[in-house]
Amino acid sequence: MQVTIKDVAREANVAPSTVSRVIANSSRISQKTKERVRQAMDELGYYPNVHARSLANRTTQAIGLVMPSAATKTLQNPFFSEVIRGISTKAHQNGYSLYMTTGVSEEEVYEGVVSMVQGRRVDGVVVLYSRTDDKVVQFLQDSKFPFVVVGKPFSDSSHVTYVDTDNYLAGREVTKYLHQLGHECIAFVGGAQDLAVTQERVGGYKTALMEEGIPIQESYIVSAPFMTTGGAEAVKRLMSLEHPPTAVVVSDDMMALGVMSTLNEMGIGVPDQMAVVSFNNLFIAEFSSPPLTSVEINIFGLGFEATNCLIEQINEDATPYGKRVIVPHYLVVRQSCGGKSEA
Amino acid sequence: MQVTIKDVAREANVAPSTVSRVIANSSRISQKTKERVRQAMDELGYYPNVHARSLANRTTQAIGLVMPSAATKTLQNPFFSEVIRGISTKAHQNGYSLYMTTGVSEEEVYEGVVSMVQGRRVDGVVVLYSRTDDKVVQFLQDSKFPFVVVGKPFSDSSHVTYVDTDNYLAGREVTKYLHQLGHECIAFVGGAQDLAVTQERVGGYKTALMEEGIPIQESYIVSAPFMTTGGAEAVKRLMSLEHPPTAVVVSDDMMALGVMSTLNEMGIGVPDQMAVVSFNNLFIAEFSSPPLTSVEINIFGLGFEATNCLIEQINEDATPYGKRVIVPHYLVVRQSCGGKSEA
DNA sequence: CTGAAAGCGCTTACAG
DNA sequence: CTGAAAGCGCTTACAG
Repeated sequence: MQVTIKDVAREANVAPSTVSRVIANSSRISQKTKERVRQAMDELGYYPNVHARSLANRTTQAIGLVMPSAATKTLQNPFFSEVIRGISTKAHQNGYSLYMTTGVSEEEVYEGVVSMVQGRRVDGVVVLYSRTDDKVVQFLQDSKFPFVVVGKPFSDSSHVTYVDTDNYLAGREVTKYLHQLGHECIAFVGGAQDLAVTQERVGGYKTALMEEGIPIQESYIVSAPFMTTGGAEAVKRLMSLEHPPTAVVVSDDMMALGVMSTLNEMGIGVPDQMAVVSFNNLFIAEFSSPPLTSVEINIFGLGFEATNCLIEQINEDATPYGKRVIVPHYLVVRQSCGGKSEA
Repeated sequence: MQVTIKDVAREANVAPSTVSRVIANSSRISQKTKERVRQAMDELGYYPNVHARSLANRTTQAIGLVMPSAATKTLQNPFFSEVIRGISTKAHQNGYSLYMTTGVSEEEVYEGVVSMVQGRRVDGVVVLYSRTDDKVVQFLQDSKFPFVVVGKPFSDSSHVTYVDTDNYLAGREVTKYLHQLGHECIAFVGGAQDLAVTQERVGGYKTALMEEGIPIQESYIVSAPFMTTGGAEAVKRLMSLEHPPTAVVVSDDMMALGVMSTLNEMGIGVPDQMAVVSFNNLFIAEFSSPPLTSVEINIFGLGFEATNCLIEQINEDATPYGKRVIVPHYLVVRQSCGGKSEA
């Protein structure tokens, strides 16, 4: 049924090993033979069986993607489509295909990664999130398996290769931007607190306040799950304070949508009564009302670079030494902070 | 290096074939032996090599996902994260893992599918879009390979298994809904015209108009790429008509965002001066200003059901007979059409 | 209930 | 430059 290397060999009058070498485009095969074999492959419609190949040469040409568990609704964030697009592009350029974990719970995801790695299904793994106490990263590290994290890992980050935005810097810049616009009462709405992004961005926010001589008020710092609903809750809490803020740094465009929609319901105008700045510059940032001022972090680039590092790591046999790549960011000014509204 | 079935066999004092049977949980192995073998597997940290297994038993326990080519920005639509979540959930329940195509151009995607199928990388394929003149579906059909389409396929759809929303009906209902609210001048803004969804939804729209005795005006029907920017263009065209519409059916929440943002810029209020209804009920529908009235199509369910059908198809050896599953939809009323605003 | 042996479709030293 | 042979780690009739 399946056309095998033997069939091609017979058709082309060579040994199977020769066909194999033609597939690998070995320089030790004459041009004529190559042509003859290739013609036979075309005629017969030959495609190599990937499993036979993987089994024999102990490589899979596949990359595993570790998504956050589907239980947390994090996955709904368009962030992921976009990183995957970056990963996919680079992977395709280098002839790698993509494997995804399918677990719903955290435990299932972990099990998926283990069997992916131990079962030799992939040559390397990219982890699409970064969280405290994550078993997956620990496991990958212990197995000495090639992997890269998108986001800044916690444990032992000096030995882990990762690709990230300088979220600390971005948080700082954005806060200073609001201060420059004249705001003194600046709040911070962050996502899940065990995520690295959240911690970095809030860290930058605090530093900026200190540098500007504004006291840090813990009641101004609220956190909520990463999605839009979280944003809504957060706002209500902030607006019920004795001295509500006049500006808010929101850790993610999705949450910012929730924030603005809640403000809208409460009759609080953006940017006039409340300035909003956020991160990621998802495509929806452009189409919210008012359009969001947001930090462009080049999500595609994060995925692309991560894959680049991973492939490097796969190709060197050396133990991964913990490379870090920082993808540049910049602020895209739209209307949600006021200021120059015709950006 | 890798722990193999032989190591386990030695440790447990049985033959490799017995270990293999324990893995498959064959009823022909005694309970005692099973326990002994399982203990040996645990001790040694054994995980089966997926490629050896696939090669020997000609099954992969993997499902291939065909995404639209990354070139069209369609992928940015959160629709995809959500179908994948559905697919992933069902796949995981049945012990399947997920493979993704990585092509950027249409041609690359096609090549990816071919080698996925011919290289026996997956047991079946789910196609995540439906378009006229699609080589992929044609190929899958010709190869008699198990596959399912999300969306209504064109060619020979009687022999293709697919899972879809009744987009025709939904388009009709939504148009009638606007008419009931008192609108007579109702426009339609659709996505790419070669997509099945677009055609079905506009078909329902036209039928509704006819049934309500409203003449169909071709100038009221505009189409644009699926993304938000497309929505903006469409609006400008509509509003420059001599008799601009008072209501618009938009084929997708993303586009609706673009539509509303453009209306906002033009100083046209939603819903007072223009009613907007759309489809898919993405999470952002809830957080736009005003919140969108949209048709909930249960995207997760589409993915889940598609995978269900696919697995059925893989397990029966019979030639696929072209099953169709329609996932129910319903209108979620929010503020963008006026009416009961406290829904 | 268990084992020995052949085979899945490749690759890769080893020879020549 | 090419071939014969062993091997990758499993599964599965076939025997017993």
